[in-house]
Amino acid sequence: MAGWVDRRRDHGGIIFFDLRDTSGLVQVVVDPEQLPAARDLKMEYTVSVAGTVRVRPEGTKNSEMATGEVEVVAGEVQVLSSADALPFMINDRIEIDERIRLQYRYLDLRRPRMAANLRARSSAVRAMRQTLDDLGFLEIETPTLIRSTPEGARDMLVPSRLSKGTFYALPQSPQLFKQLLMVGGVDRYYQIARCYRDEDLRSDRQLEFTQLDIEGAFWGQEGVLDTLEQVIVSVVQQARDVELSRPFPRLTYADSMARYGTDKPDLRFGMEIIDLGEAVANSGFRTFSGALEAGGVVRGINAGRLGLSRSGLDGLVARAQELGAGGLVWMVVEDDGSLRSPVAKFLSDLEMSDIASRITASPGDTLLIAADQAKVVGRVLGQLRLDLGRPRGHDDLSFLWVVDFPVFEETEGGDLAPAHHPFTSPVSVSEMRDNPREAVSKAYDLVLNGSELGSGSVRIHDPEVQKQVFEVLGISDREAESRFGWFVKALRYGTPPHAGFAVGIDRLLAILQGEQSIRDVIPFPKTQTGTDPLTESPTRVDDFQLIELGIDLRPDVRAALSGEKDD
RNA sequence: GGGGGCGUGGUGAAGUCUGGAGUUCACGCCGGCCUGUCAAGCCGGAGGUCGCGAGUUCAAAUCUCGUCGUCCCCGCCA
Repeated sequence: MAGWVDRRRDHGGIIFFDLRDTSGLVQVVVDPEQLPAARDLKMEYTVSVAGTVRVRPEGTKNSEMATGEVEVVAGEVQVLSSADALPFMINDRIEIDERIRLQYRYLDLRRPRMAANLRARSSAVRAMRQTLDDLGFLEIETPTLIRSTPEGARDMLVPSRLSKGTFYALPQSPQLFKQLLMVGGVDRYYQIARCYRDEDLRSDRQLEFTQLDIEGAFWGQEGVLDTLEQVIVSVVQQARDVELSRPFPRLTYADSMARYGTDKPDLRFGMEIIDLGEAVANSGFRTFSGALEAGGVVRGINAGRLGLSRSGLDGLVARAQELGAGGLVWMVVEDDGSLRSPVAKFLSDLEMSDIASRITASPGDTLLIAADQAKVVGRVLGQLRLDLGRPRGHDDLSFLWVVDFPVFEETEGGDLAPAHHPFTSPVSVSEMRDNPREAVSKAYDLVLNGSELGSGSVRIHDPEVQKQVFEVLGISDREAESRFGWFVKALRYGTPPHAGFAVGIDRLLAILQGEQSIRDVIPFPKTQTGTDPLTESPTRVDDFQLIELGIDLRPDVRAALSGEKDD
């Protein structure tokens, strides 16, 4: 056997050490009289051991250890390589500063938790490939040096040496290429695709990330969702040994926003948002009636038995205000069913009992009610719902589809902005044109435990429709021609109706592995400032490299850099 | 672009609020003892520019300002 020395227990006359390899640990027993070199073994030396496996003597078995029934009596131990004193210990017992972990990622990856994440990721991807291969999909690669199409996220740019002054972009997704594959007669495509978006990082966002990208021709939403469900079921079977039931639940976007205040609801718990408008429509309490008259809503959640003190309740009000609400009304249900609240005196008995019955209040429950524009109320109650009800880890898995996304989203300023990419098929072009705020597109998201795992849509396959969509999205003919002319042209040569999806593999694995950050399921991630402490990228490059590319740094950038130490 | 948390021997923490000698704990490291441990145990030892720079003060890990790094979040992510 060969592996790493995990821990050593030297008793003088007898030495034990745990030998670790990718499959786990086993205890090795050494008689130092026979093998004096064993006295010099230290943590993380790599060694090979020849010896006899035997059942441990009675009374020395270790039930905590998978291999605790047996041990290896070493006949020979050979040191394959030694190891310096470690910057941190290879175990899961303490949380080491993440910068140090990344700086010594090769050691961090030896920790059982990280090693398990790597293995889980590998088997998840294998399950994806297996399922899609069985369904007749082709795995096809698309280029990573592509044309920049300044839409959506910021592109990562790569300067061209052969055409100085011009740039490739790294793909934000294989979107247009997979659609070209459909035109090209590939009717079932998938790819484990690396994607790049030059935006600020978060615990669930990296500059580069990996998607399971799929697309199919002569099918629509139902075909896509059915296929994706089979893939997810298979991955979860692998990762959790759990058989998910199908089909996954579905919510429309409108329902999701109304009931959960978000387009990615966490359905592991209830605490739904309930509309109370009818209960307080004619209320003398101006906060409620005024909001309704202004076209807003009055909605609430039953947060259950919080048992909060007055200051705890005030904390919720402060939290609501921080989220943009003017205020928050709390009510606590007394044993006799009456409501205790600072605003009780403004509400009639009928109004209060109506509220209590609509929100199905029981004694001890805390009710939280907000009155404002629907968007604000949704955001505030949706977030309070998560604050108060969200389970800690990810022991349960709650997948769902959110369907019927709108074509446009309203920005904070009240403007309309496209909710998806401009190749998404609207349900009706005329509806999109005439009633843009209500128009629905054939777009859908996959949500797991309150996280958006991915999205997809039925694509536009008619070049005329595509033209009209550009127009409605405010992209002029000339602009559309120069940016996407090459693509729209392709649609003119007999394009099959097609639809697809992309699943964020990093996010899926993070949740399946119970990790807070996707960095823990990515072997070599970047820090929040986009740097890699191990290789110290990104770095400056030699001037001649820039010259070769026809690039000069801006004077202000150069000045800022010369203030730093040269590399 | 903005808000917040953190930064103390190699690692993890306590000390910071309320200034008074680099003080403490666990792991690791070095040396010694030890034949059934498994986070082995016991004895001894080394190891720190309290991220960095200014300021306040008789005195700063501790207070103030700036700065760097990192994490979380808002913006951003079609």
